[in-house]
Amino acid sequence: MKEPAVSLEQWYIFKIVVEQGSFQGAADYLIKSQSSISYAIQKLQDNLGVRLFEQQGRRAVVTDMGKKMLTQADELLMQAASIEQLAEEYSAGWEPLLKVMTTQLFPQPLLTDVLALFAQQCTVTSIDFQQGTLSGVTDAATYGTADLIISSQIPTGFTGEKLCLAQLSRFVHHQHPLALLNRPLTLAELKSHAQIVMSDSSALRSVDAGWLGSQQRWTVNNFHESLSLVKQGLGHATLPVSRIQDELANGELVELIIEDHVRLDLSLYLVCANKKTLGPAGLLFAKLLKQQAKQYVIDI
Amino acid sequence: MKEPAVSLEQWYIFKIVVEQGSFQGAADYLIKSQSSISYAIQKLQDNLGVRLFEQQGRRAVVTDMGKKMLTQADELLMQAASIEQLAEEYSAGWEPLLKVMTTQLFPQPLLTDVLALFAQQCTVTSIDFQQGTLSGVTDAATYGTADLIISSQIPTGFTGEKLCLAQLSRFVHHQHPLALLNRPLTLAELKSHAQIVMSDSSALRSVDAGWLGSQQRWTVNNFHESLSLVKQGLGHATLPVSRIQDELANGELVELIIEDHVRLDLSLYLVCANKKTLGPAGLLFAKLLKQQAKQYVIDI
DNA sequence: CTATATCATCGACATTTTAGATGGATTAAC
DNA sequence: GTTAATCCATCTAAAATGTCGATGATATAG
Repeated sequence: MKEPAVSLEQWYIFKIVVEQGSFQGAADYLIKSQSSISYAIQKLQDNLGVRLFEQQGRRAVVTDMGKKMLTQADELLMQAASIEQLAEEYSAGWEPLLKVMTTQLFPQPLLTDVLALFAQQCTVTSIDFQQGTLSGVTDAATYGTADLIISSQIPTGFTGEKLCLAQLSRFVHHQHPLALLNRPLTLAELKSHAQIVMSDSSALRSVDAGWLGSQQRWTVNNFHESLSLVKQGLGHATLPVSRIQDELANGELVELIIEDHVRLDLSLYLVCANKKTLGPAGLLFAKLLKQQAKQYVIDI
Repeated sequence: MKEPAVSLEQWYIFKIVVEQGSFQGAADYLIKSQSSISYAIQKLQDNLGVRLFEQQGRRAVVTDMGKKMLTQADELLMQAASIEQLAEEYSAGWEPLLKVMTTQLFPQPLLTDVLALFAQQCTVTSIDFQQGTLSGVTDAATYGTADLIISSQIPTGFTGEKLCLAQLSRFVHHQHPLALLNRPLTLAELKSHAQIVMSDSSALRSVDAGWLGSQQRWTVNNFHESLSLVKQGLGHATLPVSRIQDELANGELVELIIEDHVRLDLSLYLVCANKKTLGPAGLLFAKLLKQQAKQYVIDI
């Protein structure tokens, strides 16, 4: 891209001249001398190679070309103003980027609600949104790769606020042998079938969640993979109830009832990586999360 | 709108610095001294009140804010370039506005084809398109209110090029008494029913077209009004065949056959108001018109 | 440890922009 | 029809702004 030949100020002066109807008027408006305006317009025309004004009697009137260029110039000035506006909001402390990491157990609809509300109230901050499992999430707080995390564990040295519950249970495809038994199972029966396990998304550790020591084991690193394998009938898995409502409703997946076991309720906590450096966007996001989580509990 | 605080040149330098990866690199690229770049960036940051670069070791790296502002600045520069591009095309002779006036007899599909082709080949010129009747059209050439006209008459002192034929005939609603007779009519029979006449769209004259001296007479000044009244069964009217294909096909309108009368073929001419002042856009439009008119004749 | 590269800062200089004065042309007022 | 007022172009000197080259501080590469 070439260097622009015409400056924003020239376009601005051009706009004001047209609005005020005369060079003199623009000079008064801009608190400049008339000769300055004359000079600026002259130079603008030289740079463009286009006559923008035409002498009609003692006043200068815009040409057709001038009119069309003005509408473009107007847009340009608007856009310039919008960048400066953006800078002003950054300058007032709004972060350009907010990094959020959540456990995959976190209910999707709650998240999308919060994101939608946030977008309404803050347009300057982008959200870098990641999902992970177990220590993959807590590490994000520890190492500062995220500003806010939502996890079932509070990493050591941090404080967390309880947001909501994630209910976990075991599920299989409706045609899976365990489903066909159609009665409460023992843990031993469970072990004799393949289990799908979510691995730790942290690069550092490797603690597998809910491993029963099954004969066969599939390891995946995200919720969608796990769900996909269960749907293919490859085994049973522990999944967050909130995220498979559809599959339960249409009968595709079936919950396994195990003797002496109930659904596991995990509390999810909101943890702030660094309370001091959290800007207004981070605070807003946290506020919306807490607010919507409260409603969400009522909704269930 | 306030005067912009940051100049295009500042944004441009910012962009180059990021692209080149260093102040020095940008200085080399822009053939300026390193201190100039440093000065410009400093001032940019002062004006914005935002830190765009961060000293990391011996090099300056963009901040998150800087990255986001850069994408905006990029758009701004693109838009600035686009206005200057526009100016260049005007400067090369392309008119900002082409005024075209046609008779309402001119076939619509031919016109839309030409407009579509024109838009593809010329984006800088807007077309001010008017329709009128009789001397309302020819006057536009005489008085210079249009650059190109399409008319059935060539105004005195001008030369025209034949484009195509407009076939005229008389039509009524299918339930109109004249239609129900279902046989060739005499002019006298025609006169005994209301006629819808298109008046001259010129402000100066008042020559009504195709007036038979009917008992009752409705005068309208455009084709759409005329068609609307005929469809309501209010009378008979002379209409261009090409523009009521649909109504004839579905039987809504019926052509009146009159003893010893055939369809009236009117030649339509393209007239240029001032060959010398016609710019490239005008020439292109004329070329497309002639080219498509030739095809159009074949199509019928 | 030395050589090199990067950026900030400083003073001198060059360029660009501004103001004020003047003049020509046109419109408005009387 | 004469006079006064308004508007824009042009000129010159002054002010503001941008540029350069040198210097120094700091970090990296060898």
